[in-house]
Amino acid sequence: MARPGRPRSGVDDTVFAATLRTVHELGYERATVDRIAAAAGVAKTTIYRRWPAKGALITAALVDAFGPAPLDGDDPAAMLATAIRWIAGKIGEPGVGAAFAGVFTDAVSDPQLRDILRTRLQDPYRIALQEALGEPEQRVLFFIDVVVGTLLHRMGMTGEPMVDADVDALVAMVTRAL
Amino acid sequence: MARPGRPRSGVDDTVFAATLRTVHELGYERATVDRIAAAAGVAKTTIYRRWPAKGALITAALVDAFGPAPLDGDDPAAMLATAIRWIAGKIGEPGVGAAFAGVFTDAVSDPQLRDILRTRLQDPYRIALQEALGEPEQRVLFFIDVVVGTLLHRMGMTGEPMVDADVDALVAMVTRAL
DNA sequence: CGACTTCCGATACTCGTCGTATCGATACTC
DNA sequence: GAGTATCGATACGACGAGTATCGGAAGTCG
Repeated sequence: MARPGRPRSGVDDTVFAATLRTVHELGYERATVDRIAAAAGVAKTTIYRRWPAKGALITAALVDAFGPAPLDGDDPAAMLATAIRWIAGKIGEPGVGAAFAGVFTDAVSDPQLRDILRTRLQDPYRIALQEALGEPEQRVLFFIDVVVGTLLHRMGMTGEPMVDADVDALVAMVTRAL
Repeated sequence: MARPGRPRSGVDDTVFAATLRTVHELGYERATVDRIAAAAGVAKTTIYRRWPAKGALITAALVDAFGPAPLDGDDPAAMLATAIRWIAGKIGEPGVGAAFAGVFTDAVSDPQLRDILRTRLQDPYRIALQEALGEPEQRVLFFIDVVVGTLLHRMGMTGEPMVDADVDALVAMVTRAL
């Protein structure tokens, strides 16, 4: 059943943690693959054997960090509010926001990375939101643009996550448009 | 009155045009300073003599491309709507959106570039909006986060500017929150 | 006109990073 | 034991940002 050859060592989680920690401590630009590998106690070749490029590694670390979205709430508005506060909190976690903004920036001029980002990170939440809210794809995509775009813009312009008061304003604004 | 020595040739506009054209044709990542210089018919040293870094050049080209914001309208809501449609149109112009998203991304992990971006590009519009709308700084900054963040997120995720229908939705959502 | 100053274009260079290639060693299957 | 796939280490190629240098060009001032 198991394929022949030496099995892969289970260092994925270690590499993910080292990725976010390195981005948090040094910033996205200084978080080179060499440094991430060193922080994880792993050879650089091991990383490139598992992820084809740096952007894919960051995206995988983000997917792992986000996990499934909590789509709780009695009515659609409450559910959307919960989701917005959840993603705002995640983006505020150390390294997550910087990594997200960095990989997003890289994706702008890299169609391949853009596909990875859309498929692996955005699409699962988009589909779940479509079903949970009963809204068409185009409308859910618009909400995602507003929420994630706003949070990342704040992060990019100030280097700090959005404060709670502004997250409240964002929740109020988006839920009222529902 | 005039300083001694050879005067600077007036190639700033040529370089700005070449910058946006190169970004539009090749994308932000492939728009190297060498290529921009070649497209402008100028030596790379000439560019670095006028702008200290690539990000500063892109920002200057954006400031030149945007120009002053039209803050017309009878009431604050109409004025804000005009401003949103204006910035959406500008970001949709060839090269502008990609350059904006690119320099924004670079700014996330580059505090120096972040300062340039805030001071040269965001602050003039922020101050003008504060006076025109009569709203406090924090609130105007929130609106800028929402509008620009949303437009850039759409641009980054799809590679295409936001369609008019969604811009309308953005205008409705933001003006209602005013 | 001639000394001086500043800009231009061309070229070469340093440095850092991504991603690839190579190789001996290791861990597992059959 | 033969075969296979991974590991760590190291070296390497490619490429772009930014710097240094230099001869020449275009001005100003005496």
